[in-house]
Amino acid sequence: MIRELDRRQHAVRSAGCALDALREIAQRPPDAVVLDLGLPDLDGSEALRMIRGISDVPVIVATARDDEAEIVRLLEAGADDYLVKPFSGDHLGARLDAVLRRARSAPVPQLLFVGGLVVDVSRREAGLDGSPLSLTRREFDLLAYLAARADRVVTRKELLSEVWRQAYGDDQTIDVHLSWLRRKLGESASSPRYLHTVRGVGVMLSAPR
Amino acid sequence: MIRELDRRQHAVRSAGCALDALREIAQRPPDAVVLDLGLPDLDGSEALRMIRGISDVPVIVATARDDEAEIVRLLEAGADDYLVKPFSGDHLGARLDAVLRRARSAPVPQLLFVGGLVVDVSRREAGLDGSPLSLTRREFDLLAYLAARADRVVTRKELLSEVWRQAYGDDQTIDVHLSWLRRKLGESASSPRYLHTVRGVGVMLSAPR
DNA sequence: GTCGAAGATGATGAGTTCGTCAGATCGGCG
DNA sequence: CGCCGATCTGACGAACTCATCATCTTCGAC
Repeated sequence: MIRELDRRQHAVRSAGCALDALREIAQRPPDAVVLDLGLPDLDGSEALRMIRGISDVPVIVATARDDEAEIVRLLEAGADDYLVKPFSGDHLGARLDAVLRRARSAPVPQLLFVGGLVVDVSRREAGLDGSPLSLTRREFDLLAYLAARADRVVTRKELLSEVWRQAYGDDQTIDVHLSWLRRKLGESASSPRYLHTVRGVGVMLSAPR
Repeated sequence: MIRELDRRQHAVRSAGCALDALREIAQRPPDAVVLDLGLPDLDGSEALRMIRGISDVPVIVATARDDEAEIVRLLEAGADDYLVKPFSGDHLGARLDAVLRRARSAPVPQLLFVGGLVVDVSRREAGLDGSPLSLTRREFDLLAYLAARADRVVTRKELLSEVWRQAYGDDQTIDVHLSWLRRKLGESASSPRYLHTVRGVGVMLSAPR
């Protein structure tokens, strides 16, 4: 088993009991942990919880079959994957590679700030002055596009092509959605705070002064 | 004007005509371009089009007032911002800063690949074997979540909390959406290609072999 | 094979979303 | 001041989305 991992260029350390492992993880964080259930001193979920308490390191749990409930419990407690014993080193290696690949490509949260506005592009959530905004798909897309170009005038044609993704189309539609967005931002065209009309050119999102 | 930019730590180069500028942009790409309309040799949109032909450099257009139509045309031709003459160095500096800030934080397209599946997280578009999939919000979120964890079993509880964002809730709901997703992926539970049921544990998205 | 639990899927109806229309307003110009 | 085009916004109906219900199928233990 360990030989297979060596072959895959992994340096391997092992610990005989959970407490040794925890100390090791805390002091010299590994890239991943393979947690064999049935340790002498702690039960699996206990050990996992303690690992999660000190580290976000990927954990693969090795378990005996007929343990469905236990597997589910561990996955929900934060395990990254599991293997049913007995398993081959090949198998373990493949799972490790997958887990490490995922760990490396951790999602980068993309946040946009404009004054008191926060737009979380990845979660598709937006907030104003700390309280969440309930936006429809179009409204969110519109706001996100404008927020990404804060302080820059955006034309209706540009919105139509970039947000609506269509070359043809009616500017009126945009006007309506702008109006709806304004309402949710707690403002109106006559007294704008964020969403400013630039007559003859387009609209611009900018922080209130 | 140039003094103001110096003060802001910008190195400034200038060119008297469009062709000089183009040569300069091609040979030593600047961080941003300020394009003054009314050049001796080319009209503004012509010059902008040529710049865009060789570079994605941010361009700020300097224009005379009463030029609404021209401004719109230039923005749509790819200008990043505009300034109406006469303008202060302060103004120009602020716009430059904004444009450069945007250029630095260019959106990173986040694509997930699983076999013939492509999930574009930022655009919320997905495709299978080259043709686009028409997914609802939930379906997309579900697929994106699974694709980000390809080859790993995901429990219903995890989906409920991470995709549906609720702690309570009915597993049945997930089953229904999984079924809908399968249909759009052109498969069924009895002959899965991507979306595999792991009885008693959850589901797993993985490339067909 | 039988049985119970887990999972799959068709149907349904409430709620949401969105493009269009129509009338009201606004801004600039003479 | 009066006009005109640009913009705003309320109303509406068609289409879409989704949780729930009901029924059927599959799986695995015995």
